[in-house]
Amino acid sequence: MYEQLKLDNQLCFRLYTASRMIAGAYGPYFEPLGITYPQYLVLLILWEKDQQPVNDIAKRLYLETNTVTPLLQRMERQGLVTRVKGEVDTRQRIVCLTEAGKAMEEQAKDIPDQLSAEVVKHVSVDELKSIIPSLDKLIEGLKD
Amino acid sequence: MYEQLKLDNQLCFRLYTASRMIAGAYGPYFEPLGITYPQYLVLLILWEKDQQPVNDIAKRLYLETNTVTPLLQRMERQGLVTRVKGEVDTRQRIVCLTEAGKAMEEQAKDIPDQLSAEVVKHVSVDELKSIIPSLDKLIEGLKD
DNA sequence: TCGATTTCAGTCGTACACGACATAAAACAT
DNA sequence: ATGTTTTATGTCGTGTACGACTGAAATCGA
Repeated sequence: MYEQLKLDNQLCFRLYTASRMIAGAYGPYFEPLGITYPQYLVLLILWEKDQQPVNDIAKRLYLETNTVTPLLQRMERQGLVTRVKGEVDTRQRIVCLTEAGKAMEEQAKDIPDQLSAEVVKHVSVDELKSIIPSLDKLIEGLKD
Repeated sequence: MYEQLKLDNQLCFRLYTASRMIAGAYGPYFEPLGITYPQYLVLLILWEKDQQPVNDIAKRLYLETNTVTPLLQRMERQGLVTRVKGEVDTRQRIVCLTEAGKAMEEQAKDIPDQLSAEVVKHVSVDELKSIIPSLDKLIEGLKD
């Protein structure tokens, strides 16, 4: 038995599990809004700055466009965004919030704090904040 | 613009991204073996202890059985495991390594260290190890 | 002991995630 | 100016993830 092959020694397994569990914890908050976690991330980006091309959204999320495109198509079908052809560069598709998409910001504004309150029962905010710089270095180093 | 709705303020987005990037970094190492990251996790579990029921594997990975079952079926098709009916409890399916599955441990034993070497270019081992306890608390708290 | 409940594994439907590839438009080079 | 290259988006196929549900077997309770 190789020590380095034990599941319990692997950081990546923790990241993989923690990531899924937090997404799961968001679930009940997203359900009434009819969105998923990745869709929520797209909305966060568009609430910061409306009318962005597919590529900018994909880069911000470190996702491929062939992941983001279907995601945006589903969001368009749900009436959260529209995808209009770019005027300067006609290859681009500019993603715009609909009124429903804009209105959802109000409904979502308390979600992060509610989730925080839930998580903080088990780990302190300071402890959680302390791991952010390490994760950022990891992401920056691996984004290639 | 609500401060708490900024993407850059969200820990969960880091976890989600870091998790995907590490899985991506494993990719080149798994390709010659013909396995995926979740399949690798199943192998880790079986290399620790062969012949486990589907449920034990699922619980160890914090996954649902309806995720693990198809995963195991694919691994069976690839000749890495067999799934035999339990003798004491006939509802169970015991997952056993094949010779090919056992042999793969030798080929995989250096992967964690190789990946470590790659990651450590950007973040120190100590810094990475330091975030493990916080992730464990988070996981333990959210596993419900 | 025998009907109700729980457990184990599985199917089905939907939504990511990504590699390989396709297509059209913009940018570049000569 | 025009042929080549790059870029932006998209389709397709495969493999997770998970909620809702199913069927069979084990367990529990009166």
